[in-house]
Amino acid sequence: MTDPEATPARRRPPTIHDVAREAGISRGTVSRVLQGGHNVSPEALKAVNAAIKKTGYVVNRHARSLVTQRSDSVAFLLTEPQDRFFEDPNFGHLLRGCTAALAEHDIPLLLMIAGTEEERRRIGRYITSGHVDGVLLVSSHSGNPMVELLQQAQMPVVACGKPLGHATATPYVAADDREGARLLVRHLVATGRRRIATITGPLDTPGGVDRLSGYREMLAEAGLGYDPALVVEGDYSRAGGSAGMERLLAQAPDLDAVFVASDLMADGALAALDRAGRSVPHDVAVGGFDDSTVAASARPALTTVRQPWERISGEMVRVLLDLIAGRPPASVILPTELVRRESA
Amino acid sequence: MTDPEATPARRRPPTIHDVAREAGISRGTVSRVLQGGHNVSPEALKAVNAAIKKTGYVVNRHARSLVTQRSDSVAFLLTEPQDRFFEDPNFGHLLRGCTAALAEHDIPLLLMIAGTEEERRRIGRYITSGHVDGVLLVSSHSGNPMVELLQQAQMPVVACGKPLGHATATPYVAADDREGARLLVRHLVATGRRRIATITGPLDTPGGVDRLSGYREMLAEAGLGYDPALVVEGDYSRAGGSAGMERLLAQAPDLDAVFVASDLMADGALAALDRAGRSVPHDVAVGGFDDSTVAASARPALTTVRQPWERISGEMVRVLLDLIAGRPPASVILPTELVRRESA
DNA sequence: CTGAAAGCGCTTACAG
DNA sequence: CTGAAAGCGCTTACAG
Repeated sequence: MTDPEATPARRRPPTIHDVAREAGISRGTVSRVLQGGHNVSPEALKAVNAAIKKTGYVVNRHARSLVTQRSDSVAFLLTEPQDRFFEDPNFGHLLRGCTAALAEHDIPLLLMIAGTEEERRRIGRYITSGHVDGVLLVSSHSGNPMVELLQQAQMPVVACGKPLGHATATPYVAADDREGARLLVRHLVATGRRRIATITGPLDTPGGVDRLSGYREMLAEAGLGYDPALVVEGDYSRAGGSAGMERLLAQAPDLDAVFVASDLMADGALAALDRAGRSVPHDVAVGGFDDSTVAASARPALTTVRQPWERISGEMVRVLLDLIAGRPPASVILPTELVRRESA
Repeated sequence: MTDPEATPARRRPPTIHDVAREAGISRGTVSRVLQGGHNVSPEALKAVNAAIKKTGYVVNRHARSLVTQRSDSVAFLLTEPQDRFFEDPNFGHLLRGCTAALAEHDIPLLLMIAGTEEERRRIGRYITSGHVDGVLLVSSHSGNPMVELLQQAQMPVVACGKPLGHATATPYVAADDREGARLLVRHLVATGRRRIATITGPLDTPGGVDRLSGYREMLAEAGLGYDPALVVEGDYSRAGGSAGMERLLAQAPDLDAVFVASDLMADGALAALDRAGRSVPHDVAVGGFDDSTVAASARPALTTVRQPWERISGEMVRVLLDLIAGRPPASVILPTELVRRESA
């Protein structure tokens, strides 16, 4: 692709050889210093460090990877329907968190978005042929074809959220969805609500399933019966939240609260409630999930359940690096927290 | 980092050598096929392609990069204040578009987020030492320290939006902000509005500056005077839109329209208008900018100016690849389009 | 603790 | 059109 004639002459960066010469020492020893300085005399170490600084040396990762057979890079693989990615601030948090956590280990993040079949194929080939050491998988929907592929290739993988419907377990990191839902619904009950509805997430995602169980459990514990008319399935989008709320209002006009499985949907529900002339929280209390940026800016501001995105992304990276290093897999569940604002 | 004892034995992928043996031909010829098949006999080409398929060969990019001195990868560098990144769907579109456009060239995208000084330093070192061939820069605020660094290192760079305040020009791709603003304001004028306010973007961003000029120009052309009380500066956030609208309402209670420089801010403005008891579009018409996902879901749905994100990202990639290939730089301005919905 | 040397998997003049 | 060979910049046993 490069046309050597036209390319501006960028000077070649210094190599380990330049450093060795500068330090008056062999290249092997320079490399040893780079690897952590074991088995290197203090004087040699000093000389090398000085030479590195003087020459401005930075390791050539391609050369290193070629011999170590490691890429020292990680893929962030997104297989969600793309529109959610644009709308949902959670993805931004996750991406930001993972990038930052990886940066601390000097590991670049390769972003891969598998929307089409063609993309899936290409990405599969790329990942399984050793170009990355592991993958951070963001795809909560069950039946994802990539998961199997990655497993077969024995790729280190950690998922965000428990992957559903896969026999062999992929390690994952997730907030405690069920407990979070219980927290929110308990709050609704405690503030006197009795006809508590819910707009769930998609029921082929763990957030959809587990938040619904938390809701049902807490209702049962509170001695409130389970009424199917109070439950509709959403899709995590704002529009889906609006539509879900309208359906609920039609099915169960006497509802006095809704637990909505995401803030974005809750924001949509707020709009629907507003159009229906129901005041929040007076007529109906609304609870969300995520504590994303929309929660604070919604009118009224949303009472919600906080997902600890920073910790989630940090743990994802930690678990993945462990896996890459050959340590045994682990999944981690992080606690959530009720955030009280105005809507409930 | 890797502990060889514990790592599951992943089989080494086939190399060019395996392909050569399988095809009964030298490694040099295999490589030539990989480079496009020039100077290769039809039979050799066939044999190699068959051998590649049979062995499942995929090129080792590290080895290739080591000799070509190209990384065949590109950085997507974000230097915006991070909160905007989470909230603003535009970033998602841009990221998605760039990833897809690069994927067609088999070029992975490295995501880098320069929030802190420390991150900037690390990223600067990483980028300028040849680990990427070029950078897609997303940072509209002026006075960005990374820009200079990249220029000094002679890194191919293309910015999203015209970089402000840099002597030497960085090629960029942007929507026609001024014309877009004119389109929207003309529409407001045409529908009979006379006291047209604006909430601008930050005035150290091109979108802030240029959309404001478009607004002023069109007002002048319509013979409506310029009234400073009708102008407030925003920050592209939803909360900023709300606050801006409140200020406007206080400064100029008789306003009958607002042109808001982003959909997200417009959504915030809508909320403020609602709280103030002004109906939209009856009492005040509201126009946004972006045509992002919030525009369609806002209540009422926003009349806005469409930014062609798909084209923007496609052009950014095209221009960057041209630059990398040593072709001369170019900046491109893409037309915008008025999208009429309910708010104006 | 250190140096010399092999080798990671490719590309690319260079001969032929 | 093709093969043999050098070399990209590193790491890592292997001797010493």
